[in-house]
Amino acid sequence: MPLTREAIVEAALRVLDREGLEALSMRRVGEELGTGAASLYWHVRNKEDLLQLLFERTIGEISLPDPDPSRWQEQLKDLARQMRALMNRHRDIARISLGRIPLGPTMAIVTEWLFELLRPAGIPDRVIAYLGDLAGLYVGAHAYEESLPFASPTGEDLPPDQILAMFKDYMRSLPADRFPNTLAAVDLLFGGDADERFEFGIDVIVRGLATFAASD
Amino acid sequence: MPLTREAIVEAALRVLDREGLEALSMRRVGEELGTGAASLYWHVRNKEDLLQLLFERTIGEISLPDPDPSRWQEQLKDLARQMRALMNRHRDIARISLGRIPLGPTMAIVTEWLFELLRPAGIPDRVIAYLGDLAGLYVGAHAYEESLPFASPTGEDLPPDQILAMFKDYMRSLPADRFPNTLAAVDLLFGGDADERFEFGIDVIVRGLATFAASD
DNA sequence: CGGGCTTGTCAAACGACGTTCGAGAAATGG
DNA sequence: CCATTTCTCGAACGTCGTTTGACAAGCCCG
Repeated sequence: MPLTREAIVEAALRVLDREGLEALSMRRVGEELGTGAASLYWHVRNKEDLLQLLFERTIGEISLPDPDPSRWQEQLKDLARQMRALMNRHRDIARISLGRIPLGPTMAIVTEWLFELLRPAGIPDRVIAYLGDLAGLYVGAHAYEESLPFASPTGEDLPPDQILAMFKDYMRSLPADRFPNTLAAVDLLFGGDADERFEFGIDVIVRGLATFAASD
Repeated sequence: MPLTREAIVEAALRVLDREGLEALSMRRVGEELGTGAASLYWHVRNKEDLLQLLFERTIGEISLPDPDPSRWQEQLKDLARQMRALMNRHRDIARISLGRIPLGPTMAIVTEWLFELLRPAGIPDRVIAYLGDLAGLYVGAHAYEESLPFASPTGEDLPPDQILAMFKDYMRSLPADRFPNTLAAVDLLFGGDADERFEFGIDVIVRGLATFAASD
């Protein structure tokens, strides 16, 4: 099999999906292709470059329906859900995506789609233009947090449910006179799975967006 | 000067503020204290642990005004602005904060404050409980993006304005028949500084939040 | 056909990283 | 005053991203 840019990206993606970001070293990708790390550097500038390619390769997977402005709220949420699903499907892509902007064609396609969807819905151009940032940041950050083993505050690594229990215990140990509301809401604060919290977030954003819609 | 946990955290913070996250190695922190890397490990479990301490040390800097529910929207925005300012003040803290949850007392204090501010404003408890996630994620992710040198898609590192120019050029080179809206909005998409985009984000979130307020 | 030139491969090495080890110094307490 | 705990730190291990330089393979042109 020839050693091309595409083959390297696909190999890196396989390693990533299978073993996660920590395992994604140049040596490991080389090994996946039956060669060494040095061989990759002819096709790829450096690891940063490879990560960017990986990012653009994966966001290329999103597919957009025909925009239907009468259902803009639901279609916008569906896009966010699709992004989240994509990031959960490809392990640790959320971590790679953060702070990275896709220069590839995907960005232009999505942007154009957003205008087609939201302009007829009465959302001002400036709001549409800034929305990409806001929504992208939220979806990316949420998926990122979701993807983490999430770091125990004490340093050691424990099963997630045990860490959660630690958090709850700490909260419940707070003095009742100083933190009455927090104490009463411990179950609310830690209840709700990732799906629910995600839906809440995009709901707030869409509701906020709706307040910008020209009311004609 | 004695080698304590606190001294190590302060030294690490100095290195971070001055030289950024890439330079923050255990060896570098040791050097800042006139010793070696190994000496730190008696006081700190590992680097992850040190980063968590650094995170909690810095978010301890936020200070909250007395909650005034009649001005809840402005006070909430001020908290977000304060968080952003804090993250801009301490270089790369945004990167460290992402995906990290503060177990320290700060979280409880802020949570309690949010309840005092928003419950009288008629926001349901569940919404308040989930708000921390949403707002924290947005502020953190925004500050993170802001803090990046931000990675050029071509791999090399260029001055930010040159990268921005590249983006604009790419956008303007799109076929006009397929991307009319995007082309017309290039200046909007890339116009607006970080302040403006941040304000837009928290405005959307607060507007969305307001739709949950009981209308009594 | 053949020789230079570009394109591609890859073992070996470099320096930096997080972390561990173990010998020792310093402080503590009985 | 000695035993024991607390703390320091030079040296080393393994892993990482990346560079170098020696080599092979394909290709164009006289």
